[in-house]
Amino acid sequence: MAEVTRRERLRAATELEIRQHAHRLLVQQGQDAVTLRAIARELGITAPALYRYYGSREDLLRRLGKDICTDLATELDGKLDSVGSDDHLTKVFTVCRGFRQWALAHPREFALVFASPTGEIGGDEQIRQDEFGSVFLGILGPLMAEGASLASSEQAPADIGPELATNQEALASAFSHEGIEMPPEALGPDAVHSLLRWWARLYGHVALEVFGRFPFDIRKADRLFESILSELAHEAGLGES
Amino acid sequence: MAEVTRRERLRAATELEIRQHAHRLLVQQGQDAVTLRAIARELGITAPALYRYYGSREDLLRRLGKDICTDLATELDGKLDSVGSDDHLTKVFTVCRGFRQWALAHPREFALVFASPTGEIGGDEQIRQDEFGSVFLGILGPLMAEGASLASSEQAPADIGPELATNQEALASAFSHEGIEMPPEALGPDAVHSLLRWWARLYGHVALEVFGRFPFDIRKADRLFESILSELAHEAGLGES
DNA sequence: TGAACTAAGTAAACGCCGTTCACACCGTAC
DNA sequence: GTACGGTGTGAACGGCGTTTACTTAGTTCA
Repeated sequence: MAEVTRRERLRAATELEIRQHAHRLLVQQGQDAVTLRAIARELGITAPALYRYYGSREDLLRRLGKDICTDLATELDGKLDSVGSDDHLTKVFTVCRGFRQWALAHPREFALVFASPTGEIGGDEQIRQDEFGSVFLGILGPLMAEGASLASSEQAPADIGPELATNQEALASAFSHEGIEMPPEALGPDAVHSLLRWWARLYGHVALEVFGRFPFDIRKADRLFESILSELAHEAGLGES
Repeated sequence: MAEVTRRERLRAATELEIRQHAHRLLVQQGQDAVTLRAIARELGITAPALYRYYGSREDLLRRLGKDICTDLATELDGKLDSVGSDDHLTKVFTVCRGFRQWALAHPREFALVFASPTGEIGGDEQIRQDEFGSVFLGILGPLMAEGASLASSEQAPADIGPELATNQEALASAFSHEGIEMPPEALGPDAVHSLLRWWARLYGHVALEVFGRFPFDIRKADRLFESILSELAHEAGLGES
């Protein structure tokens, strides 16, 4: 009956507990406080025991990042459901606002996942979507598939076409790798261009706001953020909401 | 004659050497390799001696960040001189391209200065322009003062006016704190809005590119970056270069 | 010139850290 | 019941930031 043995249950429970304590340490005291010894201390075991679960501290942090991404994606999906609108623009806005809201509420998680210089710089040639833009892709992808109207009006500059065409393949394979079916007609250069623009602006604003790195102290960036959304919508040929 | 004593000369030399070795370690091996002991080792002294120069490792890294910002600002100013054009748009483009180029060539420095979660999150109320947007302000400020035409065409959304008005004061004081004289007419809500937009997009694109965090692998982001510049210029009411 | 003072550097130590290794333990499987 | 493999331990290594007491050497001033 029990396909899972006692040991497997215990192992799963311990692994979960490790990640929970690691996450708590991250939230409460920041990335540097997520030490193997601290986690082990809270679990009532010794540090070397953690090596039965993760190859290194780096490994654990990577896994933690993935978990956080999953949480974020789940939260954004939830908001998308709860808003319950079929309007394309409303959905996109919901995701963008949700992302900003999440980042402001979880600055340390955001820093770990979205601003860690861990990724090797001149890195590998293959697609690197590990624990980052996959969230963006996973949410925006279906939206793009649903309404290819995104980027229907403002077309990408003519001379950028070939450049984006190659990216088009990479994007398609990234989507399929994520298990998302994308109709080819939704992946024209314009769509790719638009997607990149959304992501860069959204990320830029949110990162600057979370890190308090605007050139001066912005008291409330809500308005600025909304104006950015309006701009994007306008440029994408979607009516103002 | 020698107002500076022998000790002062030695001290200054040692301090310089410390920063040089720290910088080298950062460039070659990353932030984590910038340890007090490693620096001391290379200097042929012991680690505690460094405490005669810096209060802590954190202090040293902060100072290093400031140095890097100075270098960056100098480099951008140099490019601005060497391009030798009076065209406003050309100057702005030069700065933006220079910033991207610098970031790609100095990823570790970029990460230290522009993507370190060091800044306390919910931080202090005062202006925080420490070692970050000051570069942007310092370069773009004079450009804004010179040609208030920036943001002359595309006006900020009407409802964002009051919001930006308060930022206007903060921006003015930030400029004066940087020793930059800004004519008040160059600091209207539109200008502030435009400045923030430039900074957020520039930062967003560059950070994503440096960290390789676009949702998929962008082979050459040159074209995309240029299209972003074109967009910004277009929106700011400046003709294409 | 020589004595008082000050700043730079040292050695030792404390308490962290990640990681490795030999070893004990116990659930599992034959 | 015995052999095996996964789980946790304890000790240890080397490295880290930082503190403290101490030596050494440059400066200052009578």
